[in-house]
Amino acid sequence: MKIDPKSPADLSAQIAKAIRDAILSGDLIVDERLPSEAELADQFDVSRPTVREALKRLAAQNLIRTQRGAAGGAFVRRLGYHEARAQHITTSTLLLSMNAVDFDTACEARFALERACAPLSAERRSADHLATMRAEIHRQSQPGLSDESFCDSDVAFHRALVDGAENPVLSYQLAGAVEAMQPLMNMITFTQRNRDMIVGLHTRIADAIQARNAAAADAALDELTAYTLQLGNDAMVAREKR
Amino acid sequence: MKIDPKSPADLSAQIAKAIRDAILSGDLIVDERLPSEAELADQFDVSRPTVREALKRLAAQNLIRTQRGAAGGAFVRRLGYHEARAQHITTSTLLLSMNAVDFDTACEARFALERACAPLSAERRSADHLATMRAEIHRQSQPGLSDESFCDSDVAFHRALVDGAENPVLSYQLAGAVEAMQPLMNMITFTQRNRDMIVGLHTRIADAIQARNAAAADAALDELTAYTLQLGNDAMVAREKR
DNA sequence: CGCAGTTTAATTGTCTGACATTTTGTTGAC
DNA sequence: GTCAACAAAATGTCAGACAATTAAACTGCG
Repeated sequence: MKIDPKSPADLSAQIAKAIRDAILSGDLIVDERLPSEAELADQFDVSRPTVREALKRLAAQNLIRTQRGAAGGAFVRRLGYHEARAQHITTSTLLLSMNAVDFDTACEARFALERACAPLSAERRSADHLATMRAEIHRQSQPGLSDESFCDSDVAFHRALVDGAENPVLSYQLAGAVEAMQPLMNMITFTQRNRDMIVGLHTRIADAIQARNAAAADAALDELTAYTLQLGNDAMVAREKR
Repeated sequence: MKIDPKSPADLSAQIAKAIRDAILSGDLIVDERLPSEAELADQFDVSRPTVREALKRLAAQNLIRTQRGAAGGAFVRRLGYHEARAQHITTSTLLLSMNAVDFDTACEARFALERACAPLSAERRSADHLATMRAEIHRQSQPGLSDESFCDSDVAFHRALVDGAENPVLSYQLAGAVEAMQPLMNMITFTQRNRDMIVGLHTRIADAIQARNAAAADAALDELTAYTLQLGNDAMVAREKR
């Protein structure tokens, strides 16, 4: 762990970077204990509050966890799929909402990636994944469902489709594209006719996955892509008219 | 912005969460100025260092930026593609390295996603993207190139391929899959024969993209996937023998 | 009245020192 | 030998102060 020169300001950022680099480069192993705040303050020649701010930065990135008490301190944290996924979704959602990404771009990205999963999912899906897909289709068919709940179910359906590929890296990467779309999808008002159409396409996808027919799944996803794009554009037009 | 109960500990985390939620929910707009640290300390009924730790957490997530001086303070930050990309790559790299993801899984995910981009890239690629791809192929062909530089160039080539789809959301999502693979790829020793083979496949991909031939690009990527998987498995076997 | 230079005030960055809280380890009594 | 009380170590929090920086207000001169 190295020092920092008398560069102008933001000592805490420099210290955080030094420690982060040590973790990234493997100098610090998972579950390894960092020196105490007092020791770090001594090493970097700064005060304890400054060290603390640096540690909080790292804690915010899920790189360390802290524990109070005698044998306490800061420990390098194992970044699990769950936390990484949550972080990825948060970042993706913010990115989309803060940059006024148009519906077409986000939609295109989402379905392009999903179609990459479909063949793998058709090959490997378990009965569990299939059951989840069927259950969500059933939920989507229920009358009186709010638009928001319909979107929730839509996301759950597609998550099951992606998870069916049994590749955690793929699930992690896709989470950002699928879940971050939800706020955009929530701007759409789904008529009963829209819902019937989507449920029909979902059923075709589930059937194809069940039959391990990658080509059929791809075709249904292609239609769903086009239909979703159309719905999004209709919503945009209606929005501008208002 | 609401208060926090007398819950036991980690006031700074609670405050950070409160402010983060305010940003996520849209209560705080981009470039809006937060109250000063002293005011926040007053509102939340904590001391200024505690507020500062909370703000550092948010700064680490690129949610705010701080500025010194009279009209200074903390401002809600627009999350740009560049920062989001960097964050995503860091998280993905850590996720792979800390969870001992096997080469096959990561490789499968990467190429599945890349193949999703290829058709779009074939359709939309600019002369610039094509020139970058050709330049990287040329770099990869040079003798005496270190394995590390070869990998660098490989990543640059694939980045150009993905960027060719002209979809920033896609580029962002793919960055995690492509760049995070680099540490794994760096464990492979590339013989001259390996490199010739890869350069050949890259050339086929570039040719297909130039000709706007999606099917040919897909076929070449398919071969590259298989070849990369084989190289990775060979490296694993060699590693275990040692 | 207008503009340039200076002053001033607000705000973050950092330090010092202290106390509270929590957990662990040790020691002493039985 | 076992258990309980105490001491130690570490983080969490607070209070007050000073330094650094920057924008705005003010002042003086033309």
